Order: sequence, then structure tokens, then C-alpha cells
Amino acid sequence: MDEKTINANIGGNKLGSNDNYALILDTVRRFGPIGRADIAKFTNLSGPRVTPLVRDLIRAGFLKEDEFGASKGGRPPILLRLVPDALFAIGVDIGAAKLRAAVVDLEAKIVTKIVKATNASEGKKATLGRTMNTILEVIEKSKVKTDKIKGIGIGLSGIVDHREGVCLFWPNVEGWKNIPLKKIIGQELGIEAVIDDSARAMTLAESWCGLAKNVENFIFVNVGIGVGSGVFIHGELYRGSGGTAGELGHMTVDENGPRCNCGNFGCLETLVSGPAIARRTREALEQGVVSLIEELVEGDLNKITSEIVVAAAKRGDKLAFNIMEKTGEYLGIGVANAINLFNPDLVIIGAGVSKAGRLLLDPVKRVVKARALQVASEKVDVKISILGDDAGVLGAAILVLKNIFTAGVSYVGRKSIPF
Amino acid sequence: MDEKTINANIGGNKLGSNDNYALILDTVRRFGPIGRADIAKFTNLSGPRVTPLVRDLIRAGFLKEDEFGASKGGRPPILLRLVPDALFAIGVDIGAAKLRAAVVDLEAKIVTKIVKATNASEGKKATLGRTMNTILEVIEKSKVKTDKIKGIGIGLSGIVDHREGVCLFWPNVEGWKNIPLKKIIGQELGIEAVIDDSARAMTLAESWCGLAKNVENFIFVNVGIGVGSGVFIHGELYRGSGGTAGELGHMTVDENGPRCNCGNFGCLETLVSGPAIARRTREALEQGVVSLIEELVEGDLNKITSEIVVAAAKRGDKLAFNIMEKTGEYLGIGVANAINLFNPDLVIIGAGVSKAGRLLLDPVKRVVKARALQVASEKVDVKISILGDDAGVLGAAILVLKNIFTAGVSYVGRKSIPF
DNA sequence: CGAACTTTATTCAAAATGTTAAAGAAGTTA
DNA sequence: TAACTTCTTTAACATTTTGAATAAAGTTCG
Repeated sequence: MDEKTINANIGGNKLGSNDNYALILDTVRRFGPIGRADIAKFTNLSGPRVTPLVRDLIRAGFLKEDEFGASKGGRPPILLRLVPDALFAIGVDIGAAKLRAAVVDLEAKIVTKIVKATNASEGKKATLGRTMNTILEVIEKSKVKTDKIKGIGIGLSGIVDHREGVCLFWPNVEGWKNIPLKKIIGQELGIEAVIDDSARAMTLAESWCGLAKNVENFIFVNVGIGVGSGVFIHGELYRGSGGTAGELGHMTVDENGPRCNCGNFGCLETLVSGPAIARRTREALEQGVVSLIEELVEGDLNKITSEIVVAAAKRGDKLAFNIMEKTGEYLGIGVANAINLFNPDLVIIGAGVSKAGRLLLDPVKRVVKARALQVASEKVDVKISILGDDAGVLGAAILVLKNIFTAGVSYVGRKSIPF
Repeated sequence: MDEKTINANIGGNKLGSNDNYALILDTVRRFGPIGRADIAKFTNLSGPRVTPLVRDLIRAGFLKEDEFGASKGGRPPILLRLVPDALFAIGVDIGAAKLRAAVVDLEAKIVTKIVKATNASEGKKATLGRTMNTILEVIEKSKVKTDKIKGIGIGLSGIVDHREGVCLFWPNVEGWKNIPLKKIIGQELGIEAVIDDSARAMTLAESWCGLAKNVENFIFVNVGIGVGSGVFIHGELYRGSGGTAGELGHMTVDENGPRCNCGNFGCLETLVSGPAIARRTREALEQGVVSLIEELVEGDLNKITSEIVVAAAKRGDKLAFNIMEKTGEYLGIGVANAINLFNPDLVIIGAGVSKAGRLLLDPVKRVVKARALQVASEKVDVKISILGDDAGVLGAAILVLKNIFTAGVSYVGRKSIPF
């Protein structure tokens, strides 16, 4: 590939026809700063081949030489890094409450961020408009040139057809059915967009910047208003045949449990989600259990939220503690089942419940140890995410960025069938 | 690659350094008989490149030209096929009751088969010796030359370290702990061996010769003395990080259910396995339910087996029918949960319960429809295997054969890390 | 200190792998 | 029979990769 072609592709959609460009970039992203010799080891490319490929990538503006690394008894390596401002992506997280947008650089660092209320109750059209404006605002604020923005990634906690870029259904707001978000944004803003479920986007963020960096197989579960989740297999987000894989939230945990809005009974979501925690607390109080919570909501049981239960538990309230423990146990059953099926290295519990911390994590771990197969459970870690509220926007942006680091269709290992 | 190298590799372990040889062989295996033009389409290789690669493979004895295919309005394709007797593999299925061994050709057809009683009660040493002898016997009987036998694949329904080739634990027989089967067989017979869980081997058989041929993502569940299962993802057997992925049998289905010998309570296995069916039937009879089964076992409730329950159900016995229906419902919960997590194209119920047929399948399907997420369940098929008792040996042999059709470590898409 | 050794990076030629354009082969269609 | 398709191969050329040799820049140790 000649220099002209590469330079023409900066800011474009393609890195070049050679998949090894992407492979090298991905190696630098994951293990950088890193020298050429190590790149050769990681990628299985020969040493001499790395030199010209890296030279191309430096000329193209994606890589730069940095300081020298430590010698291992010989010539020290010249460390290579990504050039953070080579390209950018926009990440948007449309949550039930908050609308977040961020400009994210090639190193997956947030450059500029805006957080607003979603005001979803204003209706579909208003929310869409608000989203567009926020995107424009964050681009403006970041001072990044439009031609360096590779795309817009959007995560929302609904059912999404990722391939077509359509939001099939967003439970939180009326009117969000079959909305071709990708097309709308492409037309309005002239930038390509990618849509996905926000939990899946967060899973991606964990694998790039979180506890799961360089972990081959892991599971991510986020407990919030619903239970979102994502599954990472062989270093990639697993979507399944129809694009809906990894739905931990709708696993049947109690055959005779409460009805879920998916139609099933006793889904994990009906037992551990924020509203489920509130409901279970309310039921206990209605049966006459004494608790600090009554004070906290001034007697109005409809005011109970999971946050209040967590706060009460931390202040030593017995009922609240029990509710959270039982919540953890339910979640533990779901996680243990998933561990038996996926045998991952790691399970990450998302930031939605990070305030609960060990209150939730301890019973989860206990149940996993008791219920998952020993060979699988003794090697798995269960941890709480460290990405905080940024996971959503980061992941959404990574939906875009990851294409830069992913080889195109290659001869070897091709799996899909052309007819 | 020159002719000499290729020919030197017939019967050896490597096809050559070019991954596209394996890619083409795999394409012919999956879609053959097939012409060169279609091979080009499937593999994404260019037409002219296919010609010399196929020529090499023909010279090497792996492929042959066959009849002409139907014209699509132009020159008809020269169809290519695998040469069945280019190479062979031995498949061995060490079951609790039966010991099976077969010589299987490159097309995964059984050439010669031997079935014996396992006589596991005679102890580890005897069983091992019996296995060795049976392998030698089946090779002898098949008249296949030893140098054409690429390896021995062994499936057993225990816990297996596939990578090391060690049987960690076989619940059915005492003394089977930490047995380095791969090493033992390699030393005794001088042929390389591969060991795996028999349900995983069966999963492989389904993907090559069964209902799951050319299906990207599917789940296999075999209900027998235990519940074995395997998961196929992106066209490959998924093993997870520790090699124990896909354990559907130990999913918690009833939080307060019976104790399982894995230590957990209410595993799927404790509710739907053959012994579980017998136990549940016995419990019902002990509580005074009237049933044909009592006659069938001549009043001795310890004689109840799942086969008898199925037989009674087929003769219209109400209790037996209800037991089988409830069994199907439990299995359905497990399958529905797995569908939500994996979003497969297909679920195959193994031959172990094929005699029960729709007695089991109907409730499974009903529960899947009710409990799995609609987007996932409306596209999934649930079927009973058509491979019968051969699934085990076939799959075991395919553990060996599949290496012929799998590209080696390639630059592009390399995932593992060399340090 | 300096010679010997390591490790990293590059150069260059040869080998292999792959592509495109064009032509030949063998049918169908009208 | 002529025109058109589709399949396969040829030939010229471009790309990708490797291997051997070399240079660069340290560490190690007598």
C-alpha cells in the first residue's frame, strides 16, 4: 500500500486493505506502549514485516514513536503508541433519566462530555431532537474537526436491531417503536451512526478500558431499572444468531415468581432490578415488618426506591440488609447459571448498583461458590465495575472505534456463507 | 508448496503451511460436492487462486473430481469431493453401559464399528485394557492401514481436561480420577489420542453429520443418566476459559430442589435425568397415586427406570404422562434460559431420550415459547437428534478429523497472547 | 574497561501467495 | 447456429512473507 492511499484514508472509513494494519493497531491499543519486536510476537508476524507496516501507520498518523522501553539485556525497544487525536468518535447514552454524550479519542479517552436530563416524558420527537442537539453541542464544545469524527455510537436500554440500526422497542418511553435511528442520524448530521443496547455497549467499554481489558471471556451484568447484560466470547462481543444473545435479565430464576413485562414469570429482572427491590421491600413493610425505611419515606411506601433501601441497609437496618442479601442471592443464581454455561474468566457487575457495593457482591459471590460447578467457579472473579457512569458513553463510542481495530473479512477463518 | 511436501504430509499431522488448504477442504466437506467457482465464492478466494490450490489437494490425495454438476446456464461445474479413504480416525465412546469403537473415514462415515458392554464394574484397569483391545480389534476388522489412521478420539461422560488429555473424574466408575488417557493410549498404541466429554463430542457430531450441519450457533443437550451438553458458537465448539463451558445440566432450575452430586441444589440434572425421572415417579407412587407402572415393575418400586415410565406413558398411563410432561417443562426452563443467553439457531435434544419423542419435546417447546424472549424463541428450532447411538463414536472421531479441516494459527484475527 | 553477548530494528533478495484481465471450455438460450 | 452464461485456466503482475545478514544499542562479566 502506497503512502498516498494510506493518507487518503485518515479520517475515512478504511485503514487499507491489509488486515495486518488493524491487527497491529489493536496490539498497540491493547498492550501499548510496545516495541516492534513484541508486536511481532503478539501478532505472529515476522520481525521484518512489522517494520514497514508500522512505518505506514506512523506516516498515516495513527502511531507514533515514544520513549525507549527498558532493556531486557540488549537493545531497548522503541515504544510505539496510538496517536490519540488521529480520529475521534461520539458516544451517546440515552438513559431513562440522563442523556449523555461524549467525544472520545482513539485511545478511548473521553475528551469532552455533556450530561443532561433525558426528559423522555416529552415524547419521542422531543427526545430525538434533544439528542441531536446534544451531539452537535458536544462536538462544538470539543473543538474537534468534523472530518476527524469517524462516527456516532448510540446506546439505549431498549431492544435494538444492531445490524439495521433500528430501535425496535424502548420500554421506558411511549412511541419508541421501530425507529430507524441510524438512518435518521445519518441524514440529519451527515455522520455514520451505530446503535446498540446500552448494556452491550458497556460490556465493550469494560473490555477496552475496564476490569476486563484483555480478558478473553467475561460476562457483564448491569442492575438498574432493568437488568442489562452482555457476553464477551473469544475477545468479541457475542450477539448470537438474531442479535439478542446474553440476556441474563430474563433468565427464569423462580419458576413461580412475579410476572415480568417480557411475558415470562420469575425472570431475574423481576427479582433484582431497582423496582423489584422496591417492590419486595414494600411488600415486607405491608406485612408489618419494622424498619428504618418507613421513616426515610415518611410513611409513603410508594416513595421507596432501591437507593433508599441501600441507604437504610448501610445504616444497619435489618430488613433492608435482608432484602439486599436476598437480591444478591437471586443475582448469584443467575450469575452461577451463566458461569456454568460460559465458563468465563470474569463476571463484572455494572455500575448501576455500585452504591450497594459488597452488600450485593458478597451474597453473589457466596451463591456462585455454592452453586456453580467447582471447576468453573474456582477460577472466576466476580467484581464490581470501576468505570462508573462513563461506561455507557465510552462503550457507545467504542462501537464506532472498534472498526478501526478490526480486520475486515479475511480469507482464513471465514465463517459466513455468501449465499 | 511443492508436490513433495504435500505428499509427504498425507497421513501426517499437517496439511501444509497454507491455511487455505484447510479452508478449501472444509468448504468441500460442508458443501460438497462443489465446483471451483463456488469454492471461490464460499471462501472469498479469487477464482484463479482456487485452481492451483485444488490441484495440490487432488495430487495430495484429499480431493477428487467427480461428475459434472447441473449447469446454471453456462459451463457446468466439475464437482469436487473428499476422498473418503484419504485418512481415517478412530472414535471411541466409553459409556456407563456400552463401549463403542469405530473406524471413521474422512467424510465422517463409519467404516467399521464394534459395540461391547463396558463392564465398568470390573475396575479401571480392566476397562482400560478392554478399551485398548477394542481399539485394536476395530482397526484389525476395518483392514485400514495404521499409517492412514490420523488419531484416536475418546469421549466419556466424565469431567475431562481436554487440553491435557486427562480424565479428571468419571462419576460412574470408582478409581477413574486424574487418568492421563491421552498419554497412556499414545504410549500403548503409538497413535495420538484426543479426549473429551462425550456430550461435547456428540455436539461436534451434530455439527458435522446431524441436524446442525452448517448451523453457526446451536445448543445440544443429551438427557441420560446425567445431563450432558455442548454449545456451538460461531461454527466452533465453545469450551470457555477453563474448558468446562456449556454445562446446562447443572443450571439451577429449582432453588430448593433435590441435592445434586455436584453439591448444588435443584440442578436441571436432578429433575430431568433418567434417575430423576425414576425417583419422581417412585415418590408419586409412594404417595398413593395409581398407575400402570406398578404392574410393569411387579410392585418393586426400585425397578422403576425412565424407560418404563416412557413405556407406560405411551400406553396412556396418566401418572407417567404427567411425569414426562413435567420433565419436559423443567428441561424447557433450562433450554429457554440457554436460548436467552446464546440466542442460537437450533437446540438439539440428544438421542438418550429419543424414545420419549414428542412426549418430552412438546412440553419443552411449549415452555420455550412461553419463557424465552420472543425475539430469540420465535426463530429457534428445537429438535430431537437423528444420529442415534452413533453420535458418540462419530463425535469422538471428529475430534481428530476436525484438525485436518481447521486452519492453523494465522496472522489475521489471532486472539491469544504469546506471553 | 572492553570483549562477548542480548535484544531490537532494518535491509535485501528470494519465495509464496494473491489479484486482475483475458481467453478457453462447455454448456444453455433463442 | 449465434449469442450468451457460467466455469475454469493461463499469464502477467502485485503483494505479502520469510530468512539471512547486518546494524544499532544496550547489558554482562572477566
